[in-house]
Amino acid sequence: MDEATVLIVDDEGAIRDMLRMALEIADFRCIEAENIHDAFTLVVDERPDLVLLDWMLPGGSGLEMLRRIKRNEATRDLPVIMLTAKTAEDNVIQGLDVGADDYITKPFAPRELIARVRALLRRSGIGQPNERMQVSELVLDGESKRVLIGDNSVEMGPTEFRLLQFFMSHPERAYTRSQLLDQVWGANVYVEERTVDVHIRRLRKSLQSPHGDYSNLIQTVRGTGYRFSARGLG
Amino acid sequence: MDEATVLIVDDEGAIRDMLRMALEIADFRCIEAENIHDAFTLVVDERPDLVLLDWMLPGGSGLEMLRRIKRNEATRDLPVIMLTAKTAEDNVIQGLDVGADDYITKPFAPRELIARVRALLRRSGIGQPNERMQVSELVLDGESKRVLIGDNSVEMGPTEFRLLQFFMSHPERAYTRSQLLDQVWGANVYVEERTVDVHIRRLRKSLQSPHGDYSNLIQTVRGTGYRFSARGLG
DNA sequence: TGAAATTGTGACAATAAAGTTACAACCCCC
DNA sequence: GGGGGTTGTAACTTTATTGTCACAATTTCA
Repeated sequence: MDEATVLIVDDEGAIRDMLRMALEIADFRCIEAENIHDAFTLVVDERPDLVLLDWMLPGGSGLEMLRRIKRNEATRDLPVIMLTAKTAEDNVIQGLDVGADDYITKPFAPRELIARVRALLRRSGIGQPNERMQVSELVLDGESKRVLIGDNSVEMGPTEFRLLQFFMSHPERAYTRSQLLDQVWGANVYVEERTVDVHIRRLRKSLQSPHGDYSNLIQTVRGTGYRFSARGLG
Repeated sequence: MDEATVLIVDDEGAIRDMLRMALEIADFRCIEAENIHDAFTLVVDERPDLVLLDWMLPGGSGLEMLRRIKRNEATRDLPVIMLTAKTAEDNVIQGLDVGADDYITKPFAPRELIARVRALLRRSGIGQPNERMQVSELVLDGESKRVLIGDNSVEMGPTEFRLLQFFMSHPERAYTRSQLLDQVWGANVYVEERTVDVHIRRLRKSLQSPHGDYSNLIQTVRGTGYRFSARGLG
């Protein structure tokens, strides 16, 4: 299902093993490198979908590797998650500055790692291309970033758009506010969970137009969160 | 509380960690013990759905533990997977003889472990995490957090949902109110036992719809508690 | 049969969760 | 630097859920 390839860059064999194990259970393919040189070769040769990059590496720091990836036109869009040892705030800021897409501090729960990898891949559009999705007369076009009801354009903010896009590509499934924040906002942002409620409200409002009311496609699941379901029609 | 619980019995912390990691990524709940005594206490108190049992243990071998489980009426049906160090044919035969339901030899691929755990749980009639479960026309979908009778959605509160989910994953077995509180409400919650009765009532009420009456799938076991049984049909 | 134990049931207040609104901060573009 | 749109949050309102009780109904067993 997933089958995305993840490049693990870490000099400690034990950590690589652990990462590999966690990722393989979650159905990712893994390739490994223990230094920057090998890592860069693999990035070019194997075209991984995501890189897990340790901060501390022999022969050049992880930061250096990150710079190389983000400086190179061909690899700029490759998502990178930094692994930082302690809660080294400075590192994190520096990393995000250079363009890391997410970071995770060791030690971390494997499930959190998996969640972030999945979220980042999704956010990067891997496996979920900008397709056109449709439920009845409601159309979301990922290319033009527009939503239509019938032939009439529907106005909404970027966040509402991403929220709707996520929902439409994952229908019939209940998500917690926390999951939605991870998937739609991104794993490393801190916003209140109740903020989701407000955006849900805005989205629902947008889905009510003179040409059709699709607001109840988005259903609240009390005690859990929200769900997008085509059953909401009729 | 929708996941199945797995008890890990192994004296090596590193192995326990690895097992826990693998299982948690696959959405199982884990509890651990490093010796037979603790293990047996946990079997009684926490009622795991499956046991991963190392062959070599201090204070009595894994085989001894296995015997105790299979000799005891109350735990006889608890599925057990033995972990054997080498490819010791004798051990395996001996283990299966005493009643182990499956075995796996170290070292093993995490995915194989998960596969066997899933297979065994399925064979034992225990529901998988977020699985879709069905009895006749009654459908509970853990992903969408919805209950359907036929094609019609059934309304119920979150607690009733979890209760039904637990029952459907553990059918044909009577639970005391106390056990239900542990499993459905959570281990460290204090509520009156009679509260269970009220929620049972609410659940039964929800299972009566114009499109089908499934209320007597939930049976009262006088002097004990309640049981979910597909025999309640017809 | 009748008392005791156990379970069913409806009502209720307290609480928790979600809906809604307003607002200040922000961002970008002109 | 100003204006329009967007965003996150707090505060307030509304609604649903929860636990408990009191009492009714049922079962058990002497």
